[in-house]
Amino acid sequence: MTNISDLIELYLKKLLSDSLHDYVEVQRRELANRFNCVPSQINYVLTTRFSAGHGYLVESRRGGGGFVRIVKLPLGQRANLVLDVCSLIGDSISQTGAAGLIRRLLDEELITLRESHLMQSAIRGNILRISLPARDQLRALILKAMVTEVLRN
Amino acid sequence: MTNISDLIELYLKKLLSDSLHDYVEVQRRELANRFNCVPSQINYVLTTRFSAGHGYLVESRRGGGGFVRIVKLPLGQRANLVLDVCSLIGDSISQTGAAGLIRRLLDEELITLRESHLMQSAIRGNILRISLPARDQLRALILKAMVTEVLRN
DNA sequence: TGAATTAAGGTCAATTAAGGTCAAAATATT
DNA sequence: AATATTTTGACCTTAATTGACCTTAATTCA
Repeated sequence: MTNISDLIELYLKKLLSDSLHDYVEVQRRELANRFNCVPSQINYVLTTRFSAGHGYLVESRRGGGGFVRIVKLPLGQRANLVLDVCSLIGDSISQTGAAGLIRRLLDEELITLRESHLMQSAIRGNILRISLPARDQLRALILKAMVTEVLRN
Repeated sequence: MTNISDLIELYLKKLLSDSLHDYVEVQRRELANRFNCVPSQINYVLTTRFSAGHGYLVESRRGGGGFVRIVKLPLGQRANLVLDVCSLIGDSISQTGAAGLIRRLLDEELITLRESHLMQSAIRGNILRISLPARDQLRALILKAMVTEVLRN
Protein backbone atom coordinates (compact mmCIF):
# COMPACT_ATOMS: atom_id res chain seq x y z
CA MET A 1 0.00 0.00 0.00
CA THR A 2 2.56 2.51 -1.11
CA ASN A 3 0.32 4.67 -3.22
CA ILE A 4 -0.42 8.23 -2.24
CA SER A 5 -4.12 8.02 -2.93
CA ASP A 6 -4.59 5.50 -0.14
CA LEU A 7 -2.67 7.69 2.26
CA ILE A 8 -4.77 10.70 1.38
CA GLU A 9 -7.91 8.62 1.83
CA LEU A 10 -6.77 7.47 5.25
CA TYR A 11 -5.82 10.97 6.26
CA LEU A 12 -9.20 12.37 5.31
CA LYS A 13 -11.06 9.57 7.07
CA LYS A 14 -9.03 10.19 10.18
CA LEU A 15 -9.90 13.88 10.00
CA LEU A 16 -13.53 12.91 9.68
CA SER A 17 -13.55 10.54 12.60
CA ASP A 18 -11.67 13.05 14.74
CA SER A 19 -14.08 15.77 13.77
CA LEU A 20 -16.81 16.81 16.14
CA HIS A 21 -19.15 17.19 13.19
CA ASP A 22 -20.11 14.87 10.39
CA TYR A 23 -17.98 16.81 7.96
CA VAL A 24 -14.50 18.17 7.44
CA GLU A 25 -13.18 21.07 5.44
CA VAL A 26 -9.80 21.12 3.73
CA GLN A 27 -7.95 23.14 1.17
CA ARG A 28 -7.04 21.29 -1.97
CA ARG A 29 -3.76 23.13 -2.38
CA GLU A 30 -2.73 22.60 1.20
CA LEU A 31 -3.56 18.90 1.04
CA ALA A 32 -1.70 18.44 -2.23
CA ASN A 33 1.24 20.16 -0.66
CA ARG A 34 1.17 17.98 2.42
CA PHE A 35 1.27 14.86 0.30
CA ASN A 36 3.62 16.16 -2.33
CA CYS A 37 1.28 15.62 -5.21
CA VAL A 38 -0.51 17.69 -7.80
CA PRO A 39 -3.82 19.24 -6.74
CA SER A 40 -5.80 17.20 -9.22
CA GLN A 41 -4.84 14.05 -7.38
CA ILE A 42 -7.02 15.26 -4.54
CA ASN A 43 -9.95 15.26 -6.93
CA TYR A 44 -9.02 11.76 -8.00
CA VAL A 45 -9.15 10.57 -4.41
CA LEU A 46 -12.44 12.35 -3.82
CA THR A 47 -14.14 10.81 -6.81
CA THR A 48 -12.79 7.31 -6.31
CA ARG A 49 -13.20 7.09 -2.53
CA PHE A 50 -15.67 9.67 -1.35
CA SER A 51 -18.48 9.30 -3.85
CA ALA A 52 -22.15 9.31 -2.95
CA GLY A 53 -22.07 5.56 -3.32
CA HIS A 54 -19.45 5.48 -0.60
CA GLY A 55 -21.76 7.51 1.61
CA TYR A 56 -20.09 10.88 1.23
CA LEU A 57 -21.06 14.21 -0.19
CA VAL A 58 -18.40 16.58 -1.48
CA GLU A 59 -19.02 20.29 -1.76
CA SER A 60 -16.47 22.94 -2.64
CA ARG A 61 -15.94 26.57 -3.37
CA ARG A 62 -13.45 28.09 -5.75
CA GLY A 63 -11.64 31.37 -5.56
CA GLY A 64 -10.06 33.09 -2.63
CA GLY A 65 -10.87 31.36 0.61
CA GLY A 66 -11.98 28.32 -1.35
CA PHE A 67 -12.35 24.94 0.31
CA VAL A 68 -13.45 21.37 -0.10
CA ARG A 69 -16.00 20.06 2.34
CA ILE A 70 -16.48 16.34 2.76
CA VAL A 71 -19.71 15.36 4.46
CA LYS A 72 -20.30 11.89 5.78
CA LEU A 73 -23.91 10.98 5.18
CA PRO A 74 -25.37 8.94 8.00
CA LEU A 75 -26.63 5.72 6.45
CA GLY A 76 -30.35 5.77 5.79
CA GLN A 77 -30.71 9.43 6.56
CA ARG A 78 -34.48 9.58 6.56
CA ALA A 79 -35.43 9.26 10.20
CA ASN A 80 -38.77 7.62 9.55
CA LEU A 81 -37.42 5.02 7.16
CA VAL A 82 -37.72 2.21 9.66
CA LEU A 83 -41.26 3.21 10.53
CA ASP A 84 -42.20 3.44 6.87
CA VAL A 85 -40.89 0.00 6.10
CA CYS A 86 -42.46 -1.51 9.19
CA SER A 87 -45.86 -0.11 8.37
CA LEU A 88 -45.38 -1.45 4.88
CA ILE A 89 -44.92 -4.88 6.38
CA GLY A 90 -47.90 -4.57 8.67
CA ASP A 91 -48.64 -7.47 10.99
CA SER A 92 -48.80 -10.11 8.29
CA ILE A 93 -46.86 -10.60 5.05
CA SER A 94 -46.56 -13.31 2.44
CA GLN A 95 -43.27 -14.78 1.35
CA THR A 96 -43.39 -13.08 -2.05
CA GLY A 97 -44.32 -9.80 -0.41
CA ALA A 98 -41.38 -10.12 1.92
CA ALA A 99 -39.05 -11.07 -0.94
CA GLY A 100 -40.03 -7.99 -2.89
CA LEU A 101 -39.43 -5.74 0.04
CA ILE A 102 -36.03 -7.22 0.79
CA ARG A 103 -35.20 -6.81 -2.86
CA ARG A 104 -36.08 -3.14 -2.65
CA LEU A 105 -33.84 -2.63 0.34
CA LEU A 106 -31.03 -4.20 -1.66
CA ASP A 107 -31.71 -2.00 -4.69
CA GLU A 108 -31.70 1.07 -2.46
CA GLU A 109 -28.35 -0.13 -1.16
CA LEU A 110 -29.61 -0.11 2.39
CA ILE A 111 -28.48 -3.70 2.83
CA THR A 112 -25.80 -5.83 1.25
CA LEU A 113 -26.33 -8.82 -0.98
CA ARG A 114 -25.31 -11.17 1.80
CA GLU A 115 -27.67 -9.48 4.19
CA SER A 116 -30.49 -9.85 1.71
CA HIS A 117 -29.76 -13.56 1.39
CA LEU A 118 -29.63 -13.84 5.14
CA MET A 119 -32.99 -12.17 5.51
CA GLN A 120 -34.58 -14.19 2.74
CA SER A 121 -33.42 -17.45 4.26
CA ALA A 122 -34.91 -16.58 7.63
CA ILE A 123 -38.43 -16.05 6.37
CA ARG A 124 -38.85 -18.80 3.80
CA GLY A 125 -42.02 -20.88 4.05
CA ASN A 126 -40.20 -24.17 4.35
CA ILE A 127 -38.43 -22.85 7.42
CA LEU A 128 -41.38 -21.25 9.12
CA ARG A 129 -43.32 -24.47 9.21
CA ILE A 130 -46.50 -23.53 11.00
CA SER A 131 -50.03 -23.28 9.66
CA LEU A 132 -50.89 -20.42 7.43
CA PRO A 133 -52.50 -17.49 9.11
CA ALA A 134 -49.95 -17.63 11.89
CA ARG A 135 -47.04 -18.13 9.51
CA ASP A 136 -47.51 -14.81 7.73
CA GLN A 137 -47.85 -13.11 11.09
CA LEU A 138 -44.65 -14.67 12.38
CA ARG A 139 -42.88 -13.70 9.16
CA ALA A 140 -43.98 -10.11 9.65
CA LEU A 141 -42.61 -10.11 13.19
CA ILE A 142 -39.24 -11.54 12.16
CA LEU A 143 -38.92 -9.28 9.15
CA LYS A 144 -39.74 -6.17 11.14
CA ALA A 145 -37.21 -7.16 13.78
CA MET A 146 -34.51 -7.62 11.16
CA VAL A 147 -35.34 -4.44 9.27
CA THR A 148 -35.41 -2.42 12.47
CA GLU A 149 -32.05 -3.84 13.43
CA VAL A 150 -30.32 -3.31 10.14
CA LEU A 151 -31.74 0.06 9.18
CA ARG A 152 -31.18 1.81 12.45
CA ASN A 153 -28.23 4.20 12.51
CA MET B 1 12.12 -30.68 -6.70
CA THR B 2 14.12 -28.14 -8.57
CA ASN B 3 11.31 -26.21 -10.18
CA ILE B 4 10.76 -22.55 -9.50
CA SER B 5 7.08 -22.87 -8.70
CA ASP B 6 7.87 -24.99 -5.66
CA LEU B 7 10.44 -22.48 -4.47
CA ILE B 8 7.96 -19.64 -4.83
CA GLU B 9 5.38 -21.67 -2.95
CA LEU B 10 7.80 -22.32 -0.11
CA TYR B 11 8.84 -18.70 -0.01
CA LEU B 12 5.25 -17.49 0.25
CA LYS B 13 4.41 -20.02 2.93
CA LYS B 14 7.42 -18.92 4.92
CA LEU B 15 6.31 -15.31 4.61
CA LEU B 16 2.89 -16.36 5.84
CA SER B 17 4.14 -18.26 8.85
CA ASP B 18 6.50 -15.42 9.74
CA SER B 19 3.71 -12.89 9.42
CA LEU B 20 1.99 -11.53 12.48
CA HIS B 21 -1.29 -11.62 10.60
CA ASP B 22 -3.06 -14.37 8.72
CA TYR B 23 -2.11 -12.79 5.44
CA VAL B 24 0.80 -11.51 3.46
CA GLU B 25 1.07 -8.88 0.76
CA VAL B 26 3.51 -9.06 -2.11
CA GLN B 27 4.09 -7.40 -5.42
CA ARG B 28 3.86 -9.66 -8.40
CA ARG B 29 6.60 -7.83 -10.24
CA GLU B 30 8.93 -7.85 -7.30
CA LEU B 31 8.38 -11.54 -6.66
CA ALA B 32 8.89 -12.43 -10.31
CA ASN B 33 12.07 -10.44 -10.19
CA ARG B 34 13.32 -12.17 -7.09
CA PHE B 35 12.85 -15.57 -8.67
CA ASN B 36 13.93 -14.58 -12.14
CA CYS B 37 10.74 -15.59 -13.80
CA VAL B 38 7.97 -13.93 -15.75
CA PRO B 39 5.19 -12.30 -13.70
CA SER B 40 2.55 -14.68 -14.93
CA GLN B 41 4.35 -17.54 -13.24
CA ILE B 42 3.32 -16.01 -9.96
CA ASN B 43 -0.29 -16.39 -11.04
CA TYR B 44 0.40 -19.99 -11.91
CA VAL B 45 1.72 -20.66 -8.42
CA LEU B 46 -1.20 -18.85 -6.86
CA THR B 47 -3.81 -20.82 -8.75
CA THR B 48 -2.13 -24.19 -8.36
CA ARG B 49 -1.06 -23.87 -4.72
CA PHE B 50 -3.05 -21.15 -3.02
CA SER B 51 -6.56 -21.82 -4.19
CA ALA B 52 -9.62 -21.81 -1.96
CA GLY B 53 -9.45 -25.57 -2.01
CA HIS B 54 -6.02 -25.34 -0.42
CA GLY B 55 -7.39 -23.08 2.25
CA TYR B 56 -6.21 -19.77 0.88
CA LEU B 57 -7.86 -16.69 -0.44
CA VAL B 58 -6.10 -14.45 -2.92
CA GLU B 59 -7.04 -10.83 -3.44
CA SER B 60 -5.23 -8.29 -5.56
CA ARG B 61 -5.28 -4.79 -6.87
CA ARG B 62 -4.01 -3.53 -10.18
CA GLY B 63 -2.56 -0.19 -11.08
CA GLY B 64 -0.07 1.97 -9.28
CA GLY B 65 0.66 0.61 -5.84
CA GLY B 66 -0.94 -2.68 -6.82
CA PHE B 67 -0.40 -5.81 -4.74
CA VAL B 68 -1.32 -9.41 -4.23
CA ARG B 69 -2.64 -10.41 -0.84
CA ILE B 70 -2.65 -14.04 0.19
CA VAL B 71 -4.93 -14.82 3.10
CA LYS B 72 -4.67 -18.07 4.98
CA LEU B 73 -8.16 -19.14 5.91
CA PRO B 74 -8.54 -20.43 9.44
CA LEU B 75 -8.90 -24.17 9.44
CA GLY B 76 -12.43 -25.34 8.91
CA GLN B 77 -13.58 -22.37 6.93
CA ARG B 78 -14.23 -24.73 4.10
CA ALA B 79 -17.37 -26.53 3.06
CA ASN B 80 -17.75 -28.85 6.02
CA LEU B 81 -17.89 -25.87 8.35
CA VAL B 82 -21.56 -25.43 7.56
CA LEU B 83 -22.16 -29.05 8.46
CA ASP B 84 -20.23 -28.67 11.69
CA VAL B 85 -22.17 -25.62 12.74
CA CYS B 86 -25.48 -27.16 11.83
CA SER B 87 -24.85 -30.27 13.86
CA LEU B 88 -23.78 -27.98 16.69
CA ILE B 89 -27.17 -26.32 16.51
CA GLY B 90 -29.04 -29.57 16.39
CA ASP B 91 -32.81 -29.45 16.11
CA SER B 92 -33.39 -27.26 19.11
CA ILE B 93 -31.45 -24.38 20.57
CA SER B 94 -32.03 -21.83 23.33
CA GLN B 95 -31.69 -18.12 22.80
CA THR B 96 -28.48 -17.90 24.79
CA GLY B 97 -27.08 -20.89 22.97
CA ALA B 98 -27.86 -19.24 19.66
CA ALA B 99 -26.42 -15.92 20.80
CA GLY B 100 -23.15 -17.61 21.75
CA LEU B 101 -22.88 -19.33 18.42
CA ILE B 102 -23.54 -16.16 16.46
CA ARG B 103 -20.96 -14.43 18.58
CA ARG B 104 -18.43 -17.06 17.67
CA LEU B 105 -19.12 -16.64 13.96
CA LEU B 106 -18.48 -12.94 14.42
CA ASP B 107 -15.25 -13.50 16.32
CA GLU B 108 -14.04 -15.80 13.57
CA GLU B 109 -14.87 -13.05 11.09
CA LEU B 110 -17.17 -15.33 9.19
CA ILE B 111 -19.95 -12.79 9.45
CA THR B 112 -20.02 -9.02 9.85
CA LEU B 113 -21.22 -7.14 12.90
CA ARG B 114 -24.34 -6.09 11.07
CA GLU B 115 -25.00 -9.65 10.00
CA SER B 116 -24.64 -10.83 13.56
CA HIS B 117 -27.17 -8.24 14.71
CA LEU B 118 -29.45 -9.29 11.90
CA MET B 119 -29.26 -12.91 12.95
CA GLN B 120 -29.75 -12.14 16.61
CA SER B 121 -32.83 -10.08 15.92
CA ALA B 122 -34.45 -12.85 13.93
CA ILE B 123 -34.30 -15.45 16.70
CA ARG B 124 -35.07 -13.47 19.82
CA GLY B 125 -37.65 -14.95 22.16
CA ASN B 126 -39.92 -11.94 22.09
CA ILE B 127 -40.18 -12.31 18.32
CA LEU B 128 -40.67 -16.05 18.21
CA ARG B 129 -43.74 -15.88 20.41
CA ILE B 130 -44.83 -19.48 20.60
CA SER B 131 -44.76 -21.91 23.51
CA LEU B 132 -41.49 -23.29 24.63
CA PRO B 133 -40.55 -26.65 23.22
CA ALA B 134 -41.64 -25.53 19.75
CA ARG B 135 -39.90 -22.17 20.01
CA ASP B 136 -36.41 -23.62 20.43
CA GLN B 137 -37.07 -25.93 17.51
CA LEU B 138 -38.17 -23.08 15.29
CA ARG B 139 -35.13 -21.08 16.32
CA ALA B 140 -32.88 -23.96 15.34
CA LEU B 141 -34.50 -24.13 11.90
CA ILE B 142 -34.14 -20.41 11.26
CA LEU B 143 -30.60 -20.28 12.55
CA LYS B 144 -29.49 -23.21 10.45
CA ALA B 145 -31.02 -21.67 7.36
CA MET B 146 -29.23 -18.40 7.97
CA VAL B 147 -25.89 -20.00 8.77
CA THR B 148 -26.06 -22.20 5.70
CA GLU B 149 -26.89 -19.20 3.54
CA VAL B 150 -24.18 -16.93 4.82
CA LEU B 151 -21.35 -19.42 5.15
CA ARG B 152 -21.63 -21.01 1.75
CA ASN B 153 -19.35 -19.45 -0.80
C1' DT C 1 -17.18 51.60 -9.10
C1' DG C 2 -14.96 48.55 -12.13
C1' DA C 3 -11.09 46.46 -14.19
C1' DA C 4 -7.00 43.91 -13.05
C1' DT C 5 -4.94 40.71 -10.14
C1' DT C 6 -4.63 36.95 -7.20
C1' DA C 7 -6.18 32.85 -5.06
C1' DA C 8 -8.47 29.31 -4.98
C1' DG C 9 -10.79 24.86 -7.15
C1' DG C 10 -12.24 21.80 -11.69
C1' DT C 11 -11.61 18.89 -15.96
C1' DC C 12 -9.63 15.90 -18.88
C1' DA C 13 -6.42 13.41 -21.37
C1' DA C 14 -1.76 11.36 -21.50
C1' DT C 15 1.44 8.61 -19.11
C1' DT C 16 3.03 5.31 -15.91
C1' DA C 17 2.55 1.41 -12.90
C1' DA C 18 0.81 -2.19 -11.61
C1' DG C 19 -1.80 -7.01 -12.11
C1' DG C 20 -4.61 -10.71 -15.36
C1' DT C 21 -5.39 -14.10 -19.15
C1' DC C 22 -4.44 -17.49 -22.21
C1' DA C 23 -2.22 -20.49 -25.04
C1' DA C 24 2.06 -22.23 -26.95
C1' DA C 25 6.50 -24.25 -25.86
C1' DA C 26 9.39 -26.76 -22.79
C1' DT C 27 10.09 -30.09 -19.39
C1' DA C 28 8.90 -33.91 -16.13
C1' DT C 29 6.35 -38.00 -14.96
C1' DT C 30 4.21 -42.25 -15.61
C1' DA D 1 5.00 -42.54 -25.98
C1' DA D 2 1.48 -40.25 -23.66
C1' DT D 3 0.16 -37.28 -20.22
C1' DA D 4 0.76 -33.77 -16.79
C1' DT D 5 3.08 -29.92 -15.10
C1' DT D 6 5.88 -25.92 -15.56
C1' DT D 7 7.69 -22.03 -18.03
C1' DT D 8 7.34 -18.20 -21.22
C1' DG D 9 5.55 -14.41 -23.75
C1' DA D 10 2.19 -11.68 -26.23
C1' DC D 11 -1.66 -9.03 -25.36
C1' DC D 12 -5.32 -7.00 -22.03
C1' DT D 13 -7.41 -4.38 -18.07
C1' DT D 14 -7.32 -1.48 -14.20
C1' DA D 15 -5.60 2.08 -11.09
C1' DA D 16 -2.60 6.00 -9.98
C1' DT D 17 -0.04 10.03 -11.27
C1' DT D 18 0.90 14.20 -13.76
C1' DG D 19 0.26 18.39 -16.23
C1' DA D 20 -1.87 21.61 -19.36
C1' DC D 21 -5.70 24.41 -19.58
C1' DC D 22 -10.29 26.27 -17.58
C1' DT D 23 -13.59 28.51 -14.18
C1' DT D 24 -14.91 31.05 -10.12
C1' DA D 25 -14.48 34.12 -6.16
C1' DA D 26 -12.17 37.61 -3.46
C1' DT D 27 -9.18 41.48 -3.24
C1' DT D 28 -6.78 45.47 -4.81
C1' DC D 29 -6.24 49.74 -6.87
C1' DA D 30 -6.85 53.30 -10.39
